[in-house]
Amino acid sequence: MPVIDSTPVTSPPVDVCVAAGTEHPRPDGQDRYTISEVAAYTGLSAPTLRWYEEIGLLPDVERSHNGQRRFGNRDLDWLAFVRRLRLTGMPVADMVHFAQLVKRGEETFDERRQILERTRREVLARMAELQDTVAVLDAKIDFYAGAHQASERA
Amino acid sequence: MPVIDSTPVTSPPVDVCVAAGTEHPRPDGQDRYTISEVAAYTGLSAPTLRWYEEIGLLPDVERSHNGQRRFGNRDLDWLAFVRRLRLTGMPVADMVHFAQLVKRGEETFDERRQILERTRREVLARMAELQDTVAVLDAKIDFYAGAHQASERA
DNA sequence: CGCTTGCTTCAAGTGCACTTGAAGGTCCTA
DNA sequence: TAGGACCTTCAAGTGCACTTGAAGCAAGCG
Repeated sequence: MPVIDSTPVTSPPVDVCVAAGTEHPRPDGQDRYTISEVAAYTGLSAPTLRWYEEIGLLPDVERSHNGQRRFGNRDLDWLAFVRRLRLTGMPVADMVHFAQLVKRGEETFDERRQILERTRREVLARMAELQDTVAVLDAKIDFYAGAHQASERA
Repeated sequence: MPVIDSTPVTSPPVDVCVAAGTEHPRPDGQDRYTISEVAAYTGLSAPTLRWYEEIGLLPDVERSHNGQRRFGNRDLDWLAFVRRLRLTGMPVADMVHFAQLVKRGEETFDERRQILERTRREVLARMAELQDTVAVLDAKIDFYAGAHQASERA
């Protein structure tokens, strides 16, 4: 059976910007990964990947002739993005909403942009808080280190 | 009944560096807050404060003559620090461990320092990831904004 | 042929961080 | 003295993000 490319390349502009950046284990065209391969590559567990698909966070996963999932590079890119969103603290439900917008196509570009802009603001706010926290930690670390040295000198 | 200062000021060096920084609703000496006052001030719910005390994350809260909690500025400072640690993603169990170290006094300075240094490293790593995420978000936002303008121009 | 490996679905369970409910005590005001 | 506001404890419930278990299918190997 020939290898089938899940992305017809010149299809509707689903989300071109997802396909940016990182390298893939296999080049486009040979990118048909089993669930355990994707689990190993992404660090997510196989049940989690199934669950992501079930709730609509990872839609349209291909299947092999006998019903097994075959993930593509597009899925890996999407999962990498999902991982980033998860790190920002975005709830899974919101990511599902975003995934649905992506599925609906170009008409949702505006809402998607708004969501990402809001997320961006939240991330920056979070980074500022973390920066402050680093300052607090530094102060405490200095205190403990100083006290330790003092008691050593005593 | 006279106001009782819960911190005898010249007592053992429990954690001097906790008392740093921010201002308090009431000055030391008049700092006896009810649970709802602390809830309003910290944003934590009253049940959460009780639960924090129960699990040992907020030890040694004073009680009034009839058994009601009376929090002090020391407690507010500690809660502010807990809030920071929570923002770093530290599990509550780890914070409880840290609280126990604080209770044990000076002999745990070294372990406390090590914990905070590790936390510091994790926070910096997290910030770097978030910085990368901002870059990814910017790229996508630009893409959506550009596509939007393009379709408007069409 | 039977065994192992790896996948499948569906349902139930887990861990964390709280939240909510029930029943009751204490103080202040009308 | 009755009501309301605020507190108490203890136990049970909730929401989220998975994780685990049970039962079964399909391909490859000895």
